[in-house]
Formats: sequence, structure tokens, C-alpha cells
Amino acid sequence: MATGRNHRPATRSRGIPEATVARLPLYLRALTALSERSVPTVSSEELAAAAGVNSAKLRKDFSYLGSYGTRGVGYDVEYLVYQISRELGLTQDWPVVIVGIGNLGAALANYGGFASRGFRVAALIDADPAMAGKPVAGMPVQHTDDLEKIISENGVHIGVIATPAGAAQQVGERLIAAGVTSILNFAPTVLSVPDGVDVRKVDLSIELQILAFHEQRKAGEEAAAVAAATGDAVTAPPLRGAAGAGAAAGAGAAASRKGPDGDVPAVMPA
Amino acid sequence: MATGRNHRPATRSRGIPEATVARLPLYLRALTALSERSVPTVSSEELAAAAGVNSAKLRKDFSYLGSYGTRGVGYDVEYLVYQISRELGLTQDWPVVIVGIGNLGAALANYGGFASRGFRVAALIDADPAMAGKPVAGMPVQHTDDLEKIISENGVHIGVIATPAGAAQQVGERLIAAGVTSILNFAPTVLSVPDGVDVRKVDLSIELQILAFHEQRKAGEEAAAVAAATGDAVTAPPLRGAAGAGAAAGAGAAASRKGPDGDVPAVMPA
DNA sequence: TTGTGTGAAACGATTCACAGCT
DNA sequence: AGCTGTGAATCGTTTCACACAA
Repeated sequence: MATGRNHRPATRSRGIPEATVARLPLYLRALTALSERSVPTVSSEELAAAAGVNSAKLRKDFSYLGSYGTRGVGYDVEYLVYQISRELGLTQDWPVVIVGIGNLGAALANYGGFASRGFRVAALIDADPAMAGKPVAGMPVQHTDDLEKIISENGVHIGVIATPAGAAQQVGERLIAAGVTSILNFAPTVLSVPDGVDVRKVDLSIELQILAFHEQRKAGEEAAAVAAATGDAVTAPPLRGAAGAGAAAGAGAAASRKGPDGDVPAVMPA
Repeated sequence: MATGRNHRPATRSRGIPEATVARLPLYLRALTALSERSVPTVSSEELAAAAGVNSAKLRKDFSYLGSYGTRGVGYDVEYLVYQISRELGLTQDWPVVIVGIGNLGAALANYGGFASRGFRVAALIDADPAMAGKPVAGMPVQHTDDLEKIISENGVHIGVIATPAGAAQQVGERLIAAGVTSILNFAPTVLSVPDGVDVRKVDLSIELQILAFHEQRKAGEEAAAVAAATGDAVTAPPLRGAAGAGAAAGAGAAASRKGPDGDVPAVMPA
């Protein structure tokens, strides 16, 4: 999914494939669970099952990190936990800021999974003056005016944007100008960032739309026909080329059903 | 990202690549914005920029849907909005249930982006009896006991799981038994589902870990050395093969720093 | 002339299958 | 005897580059 730009071929120590990197946290989670149950070793087969991938893929993935297993035996759980944590950079502490403390921002602030993985919520920031000082997740919300100060004083390199779509680009630019080089974007917008900045996005409604696509397929052709028949005639889709609002009225009726705001994200700005 | 199993080669009308499907919502969002500004046509170049992809990819993607453009001119915005909406199955209304009304569940319930895209939150369900009846996003929370009834009465095929990790598998099984065939899983666990059921997962901490990986790279070799030196000697990583908690104590010190609960998701169950 | 639509080439990721180590 | 590690085959995705239509 939309990782920002450039993963500079320069400092690329040992090129671990992006697809592999994306699975390391999965393995780590499964390994942590095993570690808690004091399981000493796992086979690629067992671990793969726990992580929800197949064993060949897992072994290939691990082979990029080095040869951390023992033939005929399997992998040492604790050792692997350490190696993957180190590879992911989780042996150091990452202070993060969350900008936009609406519903979603608050949920993120309360998310236990961050703290448990080497991430520390250094500050909560919101543009609403009324929010300032209010405690969320045991931490006072700070005003956007102090964003730059907060970033630099805490040495923050990772920022989370949970603002409405309209504010995201501006917030992103300020974060970047202040020193942030990695952004997790929950706002439903494309963030434009300079080279050297990584962006990952999470869009809740996009995931649902992908599910809807497959769901529609499952329903078979009957359902598709029904849906098509609901609006216009099955064989007569909206006239193309007929630009402007005229054609749109009929065509987009069902499709562009939407609130007055178009693209409101999961936060309440005020 | 972890789409469930089988996309049955059987009913596969015109095989649209999965990667393309995953981008359709992106195009749709960009097109909707253009439509609101009453822009009649776009070139692949312009639309690609708005969606954050390159134009060759966009044209290839659209070529799987059919030839909806006009050479030398571009694409008719309204027409494309309709075609993509239809392809994604958004011309019909999808009732969804959200299970687990903690911080995250509440944020999802309030998310405007669902309603605006053909999804209707049919019910909010939580296991906590104290939550029952409480209004969240203008809708009373219902108790898990009624899950099956709610699913069938509303004809729900898509479920969202926002429960703690421990409850997710069980909730998933009940959803599926009741008729749900697509699940969006926010709980940090691997969901095991039978064939025919699609699962997509969103894991907030995984995204951050991926960012941390790249962030670590950016810091260069110096930072890596510092991190390694923090714990053990740079050249002496935790002894492997030394199974059990003994080796783990030193090895996982920084890595397995975690709350008492291990894997708590962004919800408060109680 | 402009910008789509698409074969063909390049690339990356996954799977296969088995040699090699314990 | 068992399980890792990995080349080689395969598959899917992206990019290139240009014929073709408006």
C-alpha cells in the first residue's frame, strides 16, 4: 500500500524486499505470543500458520535477514524475536505525535499496541482551542500552534495524521518542515510529500470498498443484474460524453450519494 | 494486504487484477472530488496525479474495466464515477455491523466516509451489558447475544471487528455462521476463516512498525550502531539456541517491552 | 496533435522442489 | 529423519513505448 516515495538505493544496506518488511511485524506478533507461552523453538510450518502465511514464504523472508534457523530443528523463538525487532528498529524507542484528536485520534491515543511495540505517544495535538489542555488517554491535548516546538523538543520523526481530509496536507507540511520524515496518514487524501519522506496510509472506507467488490462477485450474476436494473435499464448505462450536471443526475444518483461534506474522516475536529 | 482466501476462479466474470481493484476506490475518490467541482473531463495524467499513482498504471487499470476514455480527449468524469462505482458494487447499499464498540468501534461508527460510499451501519454490537442501549453515533448499542438475529434480519454480509484480540476469532465465527462473508478485522490477530469468506485486516501498529523500519534506514549506519550498542555489545547479539527465559531476559529487554496484556487493541471492552 | 489503449519488456514476489546441514 | 535455506520456475504487477483514434 501507498508507501511514499524513495527508499533511497543509497543507504540500502542489505536490500530486504518491501513485501518481506511488511510481514515482519506479523511474524513478530506471532513470535511474541509464543515467547509468552515460553515456547523455545518453532518450525517454519508452525510459525507460518500462526502468522497466517505459508511456510515457504516465511523461510524465504527469513533468508533475507540471515540464517537464523537450525536445520532439522527450527527457529529459536527468543533469538528470532530479537533479530526481527532489531531489523524493524524496535530496539529503540520512537516518539510519535498524533495530530487531530477526534474520535479516531483518541482511539489511537488509547491504543495499547503502540506502547507495547517501542512506540511512545509523545504528544497529542489538535487545532481546536477548546481541546487544549483536555486530558485524552491521560495526556493533555496541545494546540497546533506549538506543533513545531513539540516535534523538535521531543525529537519526533514519526507523525500520525488523524485530522479531517481538508487539514491533512497542511498538517503534513508542517510536520515535515519541523523534522518528521515518516507519516501514517488516516485522512482520506493523497498527501504530497518531498523525497525522503515516507507515507503510509490507512483508509477505512477503501478497505470496505474492496470487500464490497468481492462481495458483489460472490452474489453471482443475478445480484449484479438486480443492482443494474435498480437505476437505469440494464443495457443502457449513463450516456457518456454528455458532460456536466445533466447526465450526472441520473448516472451518479446511487453512486455519489454523500454527505454535505464529501469526504469526512473518522474524526470530529471540534 | 491479507485478503482472505479464495476468490473463486468460478464466478470470475472478467478477471480484474487484485492490485487494480485495490486502486479503484482511490480513483473513485479523486473523481468524486472532480465531479463536485463540476469538472467535465480529465486526462489520465491529471487523474493519476490526483489519485497519487502514475498515468500508465491508471490507464492499464482502466483498460481492465473497458474502454471508457476518448483518445485525444480524456475521460468523462461522471461516466467514470458511475462505471467504477458499479464495478465496486457501490450502486447497491451494503448494511454493515460493527462489533466491539470501544474507542475504535465508536470512531468507526461516527465515520462519515462509510455512509458516503454506499455503506450503512446497520447495528453496533458489544459484549458489555453495560453498553447495551447506550447511544453511539445516534444509534443504540446492542448486545452480542442478539448478533445472529441482527445479522439475518438486516441481511448483513459485511462485518467489522473492532474487539480486543482475544475475542476476535470467536466473534468472527459467529458472524460467519450467521451469514457474513466479508470481514474487516481491526483486531491484531490472524482470523481463521473458511473458504468463501474474505478478510481484510487493518493493523495500526503494523503500519507504524513498517515506518520505523524505513526510518531506521534513513538514520544511516550511525544510528543503527548506537541502537545496537545500547544493549549488548555490537558484535555479540543474544546467544542463540539458549532456549528459555534466561537468554530472553537480556535479549528481548528492549524488544519485548510490553504492557501486562501483550496485545491490547484500540478498544476498551468495558 | 493529443492522449488513450495495449502489446511487449522489465521487474518483483511467490511457489516449487530439493540439496545440505544437524 | 527432519527442517532449513535457496536456486530456479512461475506468476502477477508495473513500466515502456508506440500504434491508433478523435
